[in-house]
Amino acid sequence: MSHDPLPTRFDPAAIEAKWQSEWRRHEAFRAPASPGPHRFSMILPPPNVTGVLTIGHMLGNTVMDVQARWHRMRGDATLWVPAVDHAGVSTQMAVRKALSKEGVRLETLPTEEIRGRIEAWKSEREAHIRRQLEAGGFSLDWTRYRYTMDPAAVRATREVFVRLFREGLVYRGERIVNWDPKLRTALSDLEVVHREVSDEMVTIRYQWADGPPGGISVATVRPETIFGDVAVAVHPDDERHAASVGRSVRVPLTDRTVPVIADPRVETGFGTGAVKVTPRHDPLDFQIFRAHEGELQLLPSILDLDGRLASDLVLPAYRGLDREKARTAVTTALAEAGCVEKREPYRHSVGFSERSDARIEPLLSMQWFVRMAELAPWAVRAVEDGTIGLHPERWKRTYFHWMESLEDWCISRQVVWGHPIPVYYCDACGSVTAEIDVPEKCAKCGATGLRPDPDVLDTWFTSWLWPFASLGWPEATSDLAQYYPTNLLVTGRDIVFFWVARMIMSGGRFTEKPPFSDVVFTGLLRDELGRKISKHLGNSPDPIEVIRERGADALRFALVHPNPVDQDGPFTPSTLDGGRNFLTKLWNVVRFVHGHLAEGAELPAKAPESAANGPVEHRWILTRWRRMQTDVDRALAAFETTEAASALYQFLWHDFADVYLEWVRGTLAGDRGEAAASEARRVLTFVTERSLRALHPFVPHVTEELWHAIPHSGELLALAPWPSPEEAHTDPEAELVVETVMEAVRTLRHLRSEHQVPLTHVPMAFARPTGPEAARLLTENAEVVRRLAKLAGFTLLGADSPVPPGTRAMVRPSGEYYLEVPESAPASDTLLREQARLEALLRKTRERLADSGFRSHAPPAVVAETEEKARELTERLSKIAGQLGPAGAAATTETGG
RNA sequence: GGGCCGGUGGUCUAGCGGUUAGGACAUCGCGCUUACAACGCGGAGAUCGACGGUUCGAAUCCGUCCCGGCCCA
Repeated sequence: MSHDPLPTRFDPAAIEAKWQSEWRRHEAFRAPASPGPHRFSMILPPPNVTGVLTIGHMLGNTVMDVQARWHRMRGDATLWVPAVDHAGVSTQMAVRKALSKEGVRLETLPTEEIRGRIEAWKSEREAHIRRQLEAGGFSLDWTRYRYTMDPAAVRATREVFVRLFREGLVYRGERIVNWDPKLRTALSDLEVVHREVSDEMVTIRYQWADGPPGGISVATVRPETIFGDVAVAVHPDDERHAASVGRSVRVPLTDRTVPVIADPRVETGFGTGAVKVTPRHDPLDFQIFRAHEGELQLLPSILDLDGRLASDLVLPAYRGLDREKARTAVTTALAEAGCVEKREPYRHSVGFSERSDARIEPLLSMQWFVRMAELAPWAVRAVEDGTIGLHPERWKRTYFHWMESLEDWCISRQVVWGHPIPVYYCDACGSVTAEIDVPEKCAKCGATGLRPDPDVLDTWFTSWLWPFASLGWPEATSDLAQYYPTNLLVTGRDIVFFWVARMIMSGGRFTEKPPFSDVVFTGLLRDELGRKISKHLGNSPDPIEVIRERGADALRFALVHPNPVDQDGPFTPSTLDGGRNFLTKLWNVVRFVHGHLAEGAELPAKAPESAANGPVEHRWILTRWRRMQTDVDRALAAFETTEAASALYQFLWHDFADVYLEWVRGTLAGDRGEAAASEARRVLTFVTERSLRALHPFVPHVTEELWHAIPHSGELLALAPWPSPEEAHTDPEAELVVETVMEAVRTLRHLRSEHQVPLTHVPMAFARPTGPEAARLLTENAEVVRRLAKLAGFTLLGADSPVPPGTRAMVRPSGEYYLEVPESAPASDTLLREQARLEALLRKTRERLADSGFRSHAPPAVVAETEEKARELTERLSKIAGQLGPAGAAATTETGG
């Protein structure tokens, strides 16, 4: 230990930089190549290179780091793999935005230049993300850093695609997809967010094709798609329209006629009960079309890829108009033509692109899909039978619910940035093949000049392989053999479907193992306005700034305590105060301990021998320490980070600092001789050192600094063994004694405060204990009570000795307490309040005892307990009555006067 | 429309069949007592969203409803 006094205040920035560099120098977080039987591994959910980490990421990272450091200290070979994600669509979007500020439109650049621009952007962001992760003190193994587009990731991604292609689980097909007209790409269902919007529902009259006036009225919110209509559909059971089925109508504004068909998919309650069918532009319409394929004709799309009307089917006047503008224009034209019967406001839920925020256009399009239903059964079973545990458990329901209603996953994207789809078309023989290595000629006919598929893969198509791809799969690497399956995944609950579920599916499919054995979901953080903190909203402070101002440890602690990590919680600037205050307390506690240790003090290997039967305060702090340590272990094993942090917080602040340190202060000063002082120092050192070890996973920098300031063994706290509590320290008797002593202390402090006895006045105090046991405890510890309550003396009274004059009283279970007060002390109704409270309690207790149902049904132990409570309350009330005297309230003043 | 989560002092929350309903922040009173004012000591403040039900006993279990949030269609 260093003997220089610790600085009064600590400087997080200096301490954090120092220890981060020490950890690096010792390669403290490098996982061994051959871990042996005990190991622990995790992947860091790869953050998008697009952006920066938010405070929300820091929460998840802290939860992971606590586990990583805990396991490492317990001696497990621990691997935590860092990575970043290429985040195809969103990165391209971000770069596109940056370019447009320079007046450059990304789409106009050659592909190679786009790639180059994105690469440059990526490198810059990647460096920042790494700085953020390092600043947080997260114990990642940077020697195993990965990127989702590095060569090994390319290999894994292609391998998986090719396998699925050959097994028929990946297919190419024409489906209605979510089209983002701004980014000009398809998106998966999960990348679409639904929002309520106000539109207009227009009721349009379609005239009978065969002449007679009349026709059928159709309600729609997309009148501009009228040019793509292939039918009008009604529900088969809808009597209003039964006569219309089989007839033909003329599509307004055009000279085309379409049939009226019956289909059960039509909602009778929607509008008039008759809908127009535009198969290329609506998923339901497409289904209806499919069911009536024989009778209907599929028309070309009437929209181009930018969402503008464009087709020979469209009246020339509207060609090139954006869908929004076209909607208004077409509605006006329809109205002028006298076809509009009704226009009314209509609120409904509409999909928007999560990336560009453009309104999603359902579009019939040729895309690549994964047949998810085939992968689901294994993934369902793994969670059902507990092979994979979800925490909190309630996520199981959500998970199963989603698994039951799986849609095929659209994995092709029409952007530049991403893994190219490894499919090759031979124009000579028409064959379509998927290859891991880029083929030079057609495997079937030998022709050269194969045409690669122009699309790239959804980013998640790489992410879903990450637990094994990050360890080298499909190569049989040593890391894969040693560290897969991983032990834990920690992630925000918002990507349970995007990612967690898909990883489980791929793990089962390609490794026949669960990719991880437990999943912990963290809650979302909300800002002052109650909005969730996200990079999308841009309302997260940059963690690096927060760390610079307040320190990584303060941030880490504030994120996991006191608000539970698995639940949504607030994060505001003041949230950090809690973390900082705790660290200051910790710092000062150790400063106190340090100040009482001589140079060359040694670390007791185990709890000092004398503590087993020595002074009660030592026994007490050791039993409290043991309990805390047990609670922390239990909580960490159950992934309850907040519980573990609370146990440490309560112990350190309230047991160790508030009670124990104050109690032994005198002993340390030599009040009871050198032997007693030295014994106290040993206990102090023992408990402090072990507490720092247990706190280390939560606040690694400050604990590392403090640990080096006191006696310790080993080079780094990060690599020190995890403390293990010993059963021998369990000491219920010590707990009882301290509880009683502290009751006396608090009661007398209360009386002092209540009667405004100034600290300059050092009064006498007395107690009349309830029984011989209490009498013994209070006698033995009278000196401590005197000191902690700042008294001139603390004297015990016999059962029938009179009330000391000039005192005020309070009655507690352990006895009656009297504090001497100055004559001028104001009267107080404390006793009366206490009396009223106890009387109400006694009334309730008696009512319960009077209930015959209670006596016959409740367990005997509960009945006995209740009777005991009633007895104790009665006794205390009679003592209070004695204090108050026959005159009641007035007597309170007199007693003191 | 379906699913999930939450409704506990002013605020954020713990507790999830028998507790004198716990904590943190804010608030009030007294204190700069050499580890700590980023603190100490003490106090005040809650009919546990509403209504029914189960039970000897409900903040806790069940049902209905109301409010807030999230997810999926």
